Amino acid sequence: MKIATRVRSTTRAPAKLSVKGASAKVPAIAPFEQVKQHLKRRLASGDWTPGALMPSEAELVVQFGVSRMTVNRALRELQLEGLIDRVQGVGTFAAQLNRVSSTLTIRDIHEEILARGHAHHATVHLVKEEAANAAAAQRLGVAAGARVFHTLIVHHENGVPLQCEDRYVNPECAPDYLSVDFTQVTPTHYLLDVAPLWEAHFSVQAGLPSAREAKLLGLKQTDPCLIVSRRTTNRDVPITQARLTHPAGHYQIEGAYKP
Amino acid sequence: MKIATRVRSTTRAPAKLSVKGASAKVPAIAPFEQVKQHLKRRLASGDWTPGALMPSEAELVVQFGVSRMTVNRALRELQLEGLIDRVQGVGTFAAQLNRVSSTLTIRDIHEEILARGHAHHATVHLVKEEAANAAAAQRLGVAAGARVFHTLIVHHENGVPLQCEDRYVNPECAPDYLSVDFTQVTPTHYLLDVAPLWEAHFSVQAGLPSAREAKLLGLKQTDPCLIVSRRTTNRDVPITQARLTHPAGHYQIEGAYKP
DNA sequence: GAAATATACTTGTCTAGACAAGTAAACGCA
DNA sequence: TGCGTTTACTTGTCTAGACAAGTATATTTC
Repeated sequence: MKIATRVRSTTRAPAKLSVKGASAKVPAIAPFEQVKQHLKRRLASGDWTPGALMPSEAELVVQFGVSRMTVNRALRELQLEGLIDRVQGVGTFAAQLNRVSSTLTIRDIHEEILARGHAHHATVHLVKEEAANAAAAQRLGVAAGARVFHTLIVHHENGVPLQCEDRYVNPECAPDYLSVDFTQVTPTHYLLDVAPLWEAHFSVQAGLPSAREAKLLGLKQTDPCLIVSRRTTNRDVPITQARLTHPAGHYQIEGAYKP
Repeated sequence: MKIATRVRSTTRAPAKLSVKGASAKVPAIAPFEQVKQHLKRRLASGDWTPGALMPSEAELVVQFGVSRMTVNRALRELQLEGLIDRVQGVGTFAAQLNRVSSTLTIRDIHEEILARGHAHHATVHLVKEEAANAAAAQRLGVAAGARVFHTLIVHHENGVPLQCEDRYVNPECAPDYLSVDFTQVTPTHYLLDVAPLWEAHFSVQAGLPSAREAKLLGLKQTDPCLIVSRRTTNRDVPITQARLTHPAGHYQIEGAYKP
């Protein structure tokens, strides 16, 4: 019976609609969270300048009347967030906040446009198998001249060209790639279904579009673009490499850092 | 004696030179780390498709012969990394890996150039107090027409212009800002010392330089640039707002995602 | 005085058990 | 049939104690 119970759902994710704050119930934040928030507050108000020695676990145990494991969890999480440095045998120190780091999320363009409440449609301009040139072969980790898949798709937001997606795919990872209808499903979405994504490298730069990109995006070749290069791999096996070209002004990457 | 001992160093960070891997000593990775790595491996090889039900804590306790707290820590950290979803009362599920998220770190330009082994120098083109125009006032959260500090500095890497930094500063947070020698210390570095940074918002886009920026960077006004806008605040008090303009090809933002 | 040792602290980790709270299926009853 | 209740499972959290290992200071020994 136990096994049967746990087999019930093996494919779908759970609903995420659980409303946290109950109506008339006090939230009663957890002790480890109280310790965290207290230390965060004092860090934000500059009570400890960067590098300063902070209270030890034992001191916090006394101060808050909780067990050491509870204090330890609070400190460990603050360390993960980069707010403090800890050294075994020495102590806990306020971190140098000399780097502004932020979690940057690159989303599937289809979902991104829909999340803005806009309409997305894609036009397919190239779907073929071809011999990889030297540069593409190196980025995909295959021999020069090996057969690779190549697609060129333009994504529109409310009818306006937003992104030109020039993509090479390793046939080993997605043998049926060329038979997908890319007006219905984005390459990113399809590849995530087929190959478990594991690592991604990206670089963002400004530049000018190629002649073909300019034509597809309705730009002059002198109009600046934001160009994102992305390479994804799974355990050192390259899956795909893409050059995503966006007209300036129509696309920007945003982020925030908040501890 | 105890107090005296802990007072010994209140300003400097600890040395970070501790060499981890001892010579003839087996590393002996911690049990919670073993559980984490095992689950990561199986996730990477697709043993659980996104949304699939994963083993419960109790099952992992039996499988690894460790206590539940140890398993719990491993799962909690995987959840923080976004690799799994957990629902109280239901179970643990493989996460939808449909977003490639990466920690983007914005560093002080001085340190960034030095880290590349290159020489940095800055030329100062504007250091003044002025009445904020409407746009700047709004971004700095002060009344339109209020006095704000304004600097315009160009940063060079090995003598080549790399970044034009057009910055407004809230005088409340850094009253002595105008008297700093910005050929010696970057505004970012100075502001981090003066005001504890707490939140930062940024946006990255491609665009064309203004006439003045083009002149300072040695560009034509038609040359594309990568433009970073950054606003930092501490507990909703705006500290500074900067527009950082980089010539295309000389600057790019890079990142990687790896669980 | 210099080198080896003892000591007092620190963080890092694990354990065995406990209780709370959320979920879903099985059960019992009208 | 339909609606509560029970039961079995899940994750979330805390405790009190334990040992290991790293570091700095004080002490002893040569």
